[in-house]
Amino acid sequence: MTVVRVLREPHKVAVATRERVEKVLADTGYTPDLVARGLVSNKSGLVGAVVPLLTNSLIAEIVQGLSEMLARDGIHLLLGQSGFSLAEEEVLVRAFLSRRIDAIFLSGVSHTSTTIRMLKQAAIPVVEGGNLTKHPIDMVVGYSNVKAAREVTEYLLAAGYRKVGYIGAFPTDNDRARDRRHGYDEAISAAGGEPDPTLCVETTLDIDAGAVAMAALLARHPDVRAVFCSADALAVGALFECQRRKIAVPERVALAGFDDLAIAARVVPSLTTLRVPRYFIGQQAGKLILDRLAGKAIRRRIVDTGFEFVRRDSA
Amino acid sequence: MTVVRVLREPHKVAVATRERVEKVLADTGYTPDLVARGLVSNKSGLVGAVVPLLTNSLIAEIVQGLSEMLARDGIHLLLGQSGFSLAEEEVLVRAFLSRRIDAIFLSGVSHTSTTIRMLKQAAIPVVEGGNLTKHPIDMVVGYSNVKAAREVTEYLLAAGYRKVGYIGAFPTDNDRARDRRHGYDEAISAAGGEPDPTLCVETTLDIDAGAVAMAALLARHPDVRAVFCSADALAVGALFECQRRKIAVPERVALAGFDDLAIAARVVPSLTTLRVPRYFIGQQAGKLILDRLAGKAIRRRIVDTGFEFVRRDSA
DNA sequence: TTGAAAGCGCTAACAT
DNA sequence: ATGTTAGCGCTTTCAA
Repeated sequence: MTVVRVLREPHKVAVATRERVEKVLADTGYTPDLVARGLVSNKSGLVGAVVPLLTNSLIAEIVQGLSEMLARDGIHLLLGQSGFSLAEEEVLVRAFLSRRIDAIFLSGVSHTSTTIRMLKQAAIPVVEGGNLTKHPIDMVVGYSNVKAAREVTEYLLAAGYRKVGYIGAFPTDNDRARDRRHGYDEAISAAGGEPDPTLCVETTLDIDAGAVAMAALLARHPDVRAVFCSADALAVGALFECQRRKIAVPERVALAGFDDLAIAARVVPSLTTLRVPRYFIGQQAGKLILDRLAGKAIRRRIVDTGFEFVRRDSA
Repeated sequence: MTVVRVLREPHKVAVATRERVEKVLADTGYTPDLVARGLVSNKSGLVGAVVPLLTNSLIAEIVQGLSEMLARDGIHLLLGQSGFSLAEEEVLVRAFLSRRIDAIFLSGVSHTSTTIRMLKQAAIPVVEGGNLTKHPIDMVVGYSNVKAAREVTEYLLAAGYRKVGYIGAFPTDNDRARDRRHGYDEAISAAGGEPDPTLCVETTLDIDAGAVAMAALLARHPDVRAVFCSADALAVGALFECQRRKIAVPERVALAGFDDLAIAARVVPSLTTLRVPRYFIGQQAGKLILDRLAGKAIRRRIVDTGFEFVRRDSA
């Protein structure tokens, strides 16, 4: 107990005793054991984060914001990658709960029923991020992917492009991709059109896939006038494919992206896209978690960060 | 103990008892407490990783490889961002040791003496990654940044470009950036030249900074014939700056990058650069850690993954 | 000002 | 086949 006091309430220990203890601590290189402390306090000081893939700068920025915010209170991040699989997410959530995490961040708003049940039973703060839902497990920070995609598509239609195609990520186990596709379909329908599946290509999420998808789309519909790409990586790939084929952008085909990655403003022509407050989402998620762990009341459990349409040269 | 047996050695428990226990476990939603288990076994099943910044696709890929490899053995990743500060790295290492991590991955090979002392005393497997050193704390997986940068610069010199400039990241607390600069200087000297500091610009690590640096370099040396950018992000920024100024690449100024990011092959002209096995470094680091934790003997504590010069159109 | 006792959830070793 | 005991390193409470 004297050692504990030296570490936590040094003023309550006689100076001579304190110095003796401090010397021993320094000599032995003592480090307090947070595992044991956690066993007693029933708090681990750990927050879990389950994300699809770290090598997606969108996700990396969210994790960065989250990690930096949590670091302020000495809380550390347990990171798991689900690889866009809800089953894998469930495995990670179960394991993290066994590690007695104090709170958890999940990417997206669709999860297995078991994941949801486990988290509700654990009764820890849960923040879902990157999308919105009316019925979060606990809290959610994000923006409406449906509305955002709809806004981009509506812009393309309003700009007079008749035949507007779609290139997006596979929607399986990925609610953001699914919702963006819905937003596109909604905009087409609202304009009195009929969503045409052959105008839509769904693929993996990288530059090359965007190029291949663009080639496929052009093969099927040589007269396509504009393409909404539901991720900048895909849009950049599509743009490069057009450049290789000497297809003028936006004169012959207009392109719009989604995410506003750093590269979007830099390609030529610069990419019309949708800006998402990635870092801010991570920060806010971290703040909600910290507030909740500090016992503060949370006013809003659903935080809509909004988004911003960015008109540039490609459309 | 009966409950423990049901969970770990079910065959040793009578069927009736087992079923009764299993029912209660299911009803109560029992989850084993890995914290308490860790206290007994003196193993946390946690590996720490301290990296400068997650929003650097190089680092994100290393972490991805590491995390995926560790996941195979049910080991989880504790992630900390040092923001290119060795002091912050030290803080994180101390905190992670308090959490009784079983092993640790550090980005780079330069660390504070306290960091090194703490890790040696902790006597856990330590893998440094992304660079090489003759004297790792324990193990190291990477490639020689000096040699790699030297090779790129030598290529530029051999291609006949006389005045070769340099744009790189700030070398403070960043041994990779420092070594790349050394490699550049070495190549210049070896060719009988005198490294000229005014031909070198050191800056932050993003596309915009690359553009600004290129502008500064052109202002100082309008006749610069080639520029080695020690990161693709900087090279891409420099390239865009040239495009804005209608400076032909590589005819008027040749550019070479470093990292071979996805974008490097895609810009026009495609970027001559140096490919680094990022994902592989993470994987190998994870493998070394797993082998070591499994008590296997490690043959080589210094793993040189090598690198690959990629000649494209920009130089 | 200092110390002793009990207990967090688990596991290894030893009964019954 | 099932149960008991002790102890991992810490903190809370109570005692000296």
